[in-house]
Amino acid sequence: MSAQRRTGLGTNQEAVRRHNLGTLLRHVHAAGQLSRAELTTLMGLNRSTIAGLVGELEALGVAEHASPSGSARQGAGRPSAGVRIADAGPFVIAVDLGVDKAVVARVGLGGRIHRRAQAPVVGGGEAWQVGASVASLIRTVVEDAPAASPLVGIGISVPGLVRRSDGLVRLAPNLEWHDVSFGGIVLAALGLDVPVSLGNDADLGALAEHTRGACVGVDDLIYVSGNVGVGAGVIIGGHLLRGYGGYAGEVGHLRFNPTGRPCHCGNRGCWETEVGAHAIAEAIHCPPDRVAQLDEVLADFGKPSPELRTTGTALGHGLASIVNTFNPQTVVLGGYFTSLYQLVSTEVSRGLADLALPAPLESVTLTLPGLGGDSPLLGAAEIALEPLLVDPVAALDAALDDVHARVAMKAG
Amino acid sequence: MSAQRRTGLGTNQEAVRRHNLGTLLRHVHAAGQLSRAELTTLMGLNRSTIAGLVGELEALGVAEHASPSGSARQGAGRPSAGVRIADAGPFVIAVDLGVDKAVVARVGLGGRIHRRAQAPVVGGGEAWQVGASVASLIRTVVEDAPAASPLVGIGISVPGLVRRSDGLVRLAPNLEWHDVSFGGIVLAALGLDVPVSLGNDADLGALAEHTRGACVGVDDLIYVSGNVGVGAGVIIGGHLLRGYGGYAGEVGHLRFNPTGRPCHCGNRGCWETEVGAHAIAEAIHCPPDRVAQLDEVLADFGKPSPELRTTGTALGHGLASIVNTFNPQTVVLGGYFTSLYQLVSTEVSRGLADLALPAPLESVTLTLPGLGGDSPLLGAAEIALEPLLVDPVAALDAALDDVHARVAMKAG
DNA sequence: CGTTCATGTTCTGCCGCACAACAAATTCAG
DNA sequence: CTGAATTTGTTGTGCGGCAGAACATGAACG
Repeated sequence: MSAQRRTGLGTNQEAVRRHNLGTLLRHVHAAGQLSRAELTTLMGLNRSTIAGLVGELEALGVAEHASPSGSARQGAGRPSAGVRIADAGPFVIAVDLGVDKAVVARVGLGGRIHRRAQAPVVGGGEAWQVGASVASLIRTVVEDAPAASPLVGIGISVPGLVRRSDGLVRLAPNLEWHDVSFGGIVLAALGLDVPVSLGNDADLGALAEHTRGACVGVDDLIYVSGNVGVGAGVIIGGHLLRGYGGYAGEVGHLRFNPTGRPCHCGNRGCWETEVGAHAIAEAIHCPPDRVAQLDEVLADFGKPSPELRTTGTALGHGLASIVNTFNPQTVVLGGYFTSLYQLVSTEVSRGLADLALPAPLESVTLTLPGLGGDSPLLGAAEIALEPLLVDPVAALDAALDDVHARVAMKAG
Repeated sequence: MSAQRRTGLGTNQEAVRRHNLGTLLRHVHAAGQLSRAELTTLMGLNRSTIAGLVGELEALGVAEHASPSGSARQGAGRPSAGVRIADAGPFVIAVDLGVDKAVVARVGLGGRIHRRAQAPVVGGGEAWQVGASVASLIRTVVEDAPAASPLVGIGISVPGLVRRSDGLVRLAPNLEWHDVSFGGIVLAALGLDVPVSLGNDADLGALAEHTRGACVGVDDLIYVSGNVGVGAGVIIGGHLLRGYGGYAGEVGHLRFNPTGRPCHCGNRGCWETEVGAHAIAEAIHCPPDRVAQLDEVLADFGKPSPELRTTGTALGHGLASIVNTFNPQTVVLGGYFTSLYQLVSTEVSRGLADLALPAPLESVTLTLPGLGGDSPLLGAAEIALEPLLVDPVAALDAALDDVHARVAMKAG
């Protein structure tokens, strides 16, 4: 799920080729289109080497030739040929299990959403029902995929704790799931066997914002997600912070006010009891059946009430602890925090400035997601695409080639 | 300061050699002695390649041949020759600026302390005075270094905020330093020009415990250091978490009790106001002039008082927030927390269990530093040695060769 | 004491990148 | 409009580094 890190392993030369091929594809994936000249400077390799790598990616059907882009350098000299993601290249399925709906998309390299579909999800629904619904959505989005395009994998964003070792959903409060192997359920419902990766929604939101959202080029960021609970995805040094079990970033249960209200986790005064969906809903007298759509409710909100201002301050105060702990360059406010911040940004900023230490405060910026509500969805696509960016040849070997036929067969 | 991470750069073959040479040395550095056979399996390279790499390291004077160690595999087959750190190889100077004293050591590869010296440091002392004192200690420990041994660099552990980009000490509360370029001061006092790396004491403690302390093989750990303030060094995924500016891990100012006592940072009820040295000193009626030696005072403490038990619970409660946030495998209690934990471990564990979420709690272990009070010192050695483990040839080229003569000359 | 087994050593071959020389495509100066 | 300058793509050559095979070495085992 996170980018590959150096282990204690040595590097042999076939690893060099794999790495360079993957890195080149990662650059094109991130930028959309690049000239070969830009690639030589980015990667520090010789022109001729780049030519060889590009040729191999084109032969694999992953990249394709593009006319020199106008945006590149203008001046004397032969214009450099462009490289871009192939139109009918490999793709992944991205799934975003939201609070009240599931969104499924067919996503190609470059983060391009080719087709999307969604269906409502009832809270407390059985996992196999949700799995069947997701499988049906997957069939829909796969329907019109180019025949030659292989399926590389499925990425799923889950609002809950996902075990890192095997992707088991340990706990998803909104869905009332405990220890659900949702990846296996979806595969079974599809009748396919492809690589499935699962991740926490905030983690994936952070990943997407880092790759192609508001934080491109920012290597230390935190995506704080207000969903029903509160969680954070942390990218530090360009790498997703996952923790030993994969549960890092559970900031919703930071100790906030020991004399505060009881939290469903059994303690008292967790941050979530002040800035969680239920707390906000109460503060703005939102009807209980609309809590799942709190972001929309807040977006339609007029003038912020004093209660909402207090919530904004509490948000800022909690962010201060996070900023002191992680010293990020950017904090992205996702989920319903996006709408909340637009209403009470002054209070949030002031709350942050009140409690944060000067050193980490001076360099931090609060922003909104560059991808809107699609961050977790595109993050799910990213983790599914990751093998392709580590070793394109191996990932394509493992990919499913005749998806269209297989999925149609099962559906019929 | 952290281990090298893959960038977007491509890999050319001279980089391969550098990396493999460095990785081999890193393995020997970590294990002390290894057989070539173990190295082939560890690094996944061919016998013949390992032979070449080992030969080059021996030619560099960094490694040397050792008889087959008895601890390795026993059975049929030719015994594999050992590789160990050269006796008169390169070394670094490690400096640990403590609360009341400065410790300086000459440390070789493998973390071996060849010689150490220390001197008292007065709180609020001018930086140049401390620098002169440290320089004098450095002369002492360099005195009897082998003539052929080059000096690779100096690593300094500072109890405060160190800016990542240039090692500037932004703030060291105990020393009352603001924006002090301590590395430059020491170099000037020495009259030498060698690479200097500075780091926060908790960060370096974490690094040392990870490499050769209680957390060998543990890639997700937190070293919580009770000094005068409270800080944490965080290693996640095997990499030190530093944050954008380098100030990550300032857990002393986590919001703990908003109605608590005022903290020197300007807020109220920071965690440090409950588990900081001054709070504990008050709880155990420790005279103010002994606060700097709080760890010794606690070590000599008999039966824990109720106040101390309360402090233990507060420590556990704060650790819960940290565990929820980072999901570490191990939490190391350094500084005076070592003695405190030995007194009130029950309360600490219970406090942690009270507030931590089940998922991160189930896999976490509290331990004491495997290196005792030397963790920050050895961590300082690690960051100074790091260049050698990334690219041995380049680091030795940049190293100072006739240290003995140069230092003696300046001292005379 | 010979066999077996794992490892060190040496030599050869292959793979992948760098480099040089040349060709191509565009800008710029006159 | 034309030629020089500039930058890049292309092709062929060379080198560095690792893998693998064949042989040598040294210890345990029967």
